[in-house]
Amino acid sequence: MRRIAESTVRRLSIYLGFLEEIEARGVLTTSSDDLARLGGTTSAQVRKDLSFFGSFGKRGLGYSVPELSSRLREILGLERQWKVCIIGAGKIGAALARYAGFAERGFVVSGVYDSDPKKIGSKWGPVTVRDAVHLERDAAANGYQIAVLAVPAEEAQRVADRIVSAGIKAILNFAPVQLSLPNGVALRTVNMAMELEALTFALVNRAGANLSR
Amino acid sequence: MRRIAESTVRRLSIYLGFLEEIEARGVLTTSSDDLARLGGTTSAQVRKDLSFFGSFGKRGLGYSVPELSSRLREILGLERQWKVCIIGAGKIGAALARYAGFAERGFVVSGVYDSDPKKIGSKWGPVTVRDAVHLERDAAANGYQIAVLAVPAEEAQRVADRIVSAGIKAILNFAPVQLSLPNGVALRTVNMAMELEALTFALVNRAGANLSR
DNA sequence: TCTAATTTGTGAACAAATTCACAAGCACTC
DNA sequence: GAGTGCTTGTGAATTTGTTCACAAATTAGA
Repeated sequence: MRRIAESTVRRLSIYLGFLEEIEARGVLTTSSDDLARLGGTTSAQVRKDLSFFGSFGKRGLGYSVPELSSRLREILGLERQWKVCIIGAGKIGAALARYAGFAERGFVVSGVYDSDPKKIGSKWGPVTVRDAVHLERDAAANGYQIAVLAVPAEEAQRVADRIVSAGIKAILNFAPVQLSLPNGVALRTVNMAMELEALTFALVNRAGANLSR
Repeated sequence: MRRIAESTVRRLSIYLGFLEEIEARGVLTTSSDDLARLGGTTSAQVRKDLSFFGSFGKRGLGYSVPELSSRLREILGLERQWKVCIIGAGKIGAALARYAGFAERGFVVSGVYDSDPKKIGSKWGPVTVRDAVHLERDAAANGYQIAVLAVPAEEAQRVADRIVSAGIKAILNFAPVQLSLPNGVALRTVNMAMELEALTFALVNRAGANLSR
């Protein structure tokens, strides 16, 4: 399969969000034009994005909402459950662990780790915060597929290395550092400072343009 | 000035991060090659990125670390303080409000709002959570320049409209919705679901490539 | 002062992503 | 079953972003 652009994947997520919304309202068909309007892009872009994966619509008619949303879930890998562990039981970890939209999409938080003795043992909903020394052993036993890295910047690379050697192949990183990982491990970094700097850049330089993605 | 690509702005943030790090360690000069290695890009990319804003280096020598970091701070609009208000006093709001890196970079959280009576009045460090009905009046009085939107998805668009009509020109949105804003208001959206979906897509489809940005 | 070793800045070549534009397919009507 | 009105799917054109490659600066050493 041809390499899919990151921007395409991002848009697929957006389309799926709308499809689920209108599906819940009972809408049965939609068009590339609808999806474009709601997602802030163009209808040609929507069709091109979808065309990388097949042809899901009917000419003259549009797309079946249940079918397209199911296909998108499949493409994005959401037809199954994913076991997530959170490393770093601070505020960000807490916000994520109790984020409902998480479970809705099939992400099951099945482990939380920290190395602070004050936090170890506390209950977070159904899971108990465990000592980070158990990470490797638990990863093997529980089969975590995604690790959320929410530790201080100084520890991030060291913990990331442990995550990788524990065999986990996807990391969502909240530490404000550029992690270096071996090929074959998927990484996404969410960096608040960077987001704010994009805003201040916009405020200062192009006093204006809407720089939504 | 020519329109600057979003990817360029993102990389400038990354370069600045490294410059501040090595500046703190007393390093005085660096090269496009150093910055590239640390930032996971190429030296040509670094030089091209910088070239949009001027020429800051010396041929044969490289860049002065203090000078370049100062120029980047200027370009990114970090040479001044920014007044930030947080709307939604939940976990995400809390995590942001006490994030130290925030203040370091000149972002001053000077207001927190919620509409839940149980939260209104509680102290968050130096600020007190206020009733969201006061947002517009306070925005005029305090001059907030950036709003962090951390409310549930259902309320996000409505609150965003109020932020805009209060005259705030930049929004950092954590609600998992595609906001529609008038031109001239800068928007960045951080969407956990989307990040996770990019990871699951990578796990399912190209079992492997490192999709770090 | 000349030569060698660096490293920047940038036009030109290349690659990637987006938009255009239109043929092809489908539903509905007459 | 021919005509009309829509909407998809997709090559081609265009635009945007990245990489190449090299002249121009600069330092250091002889």
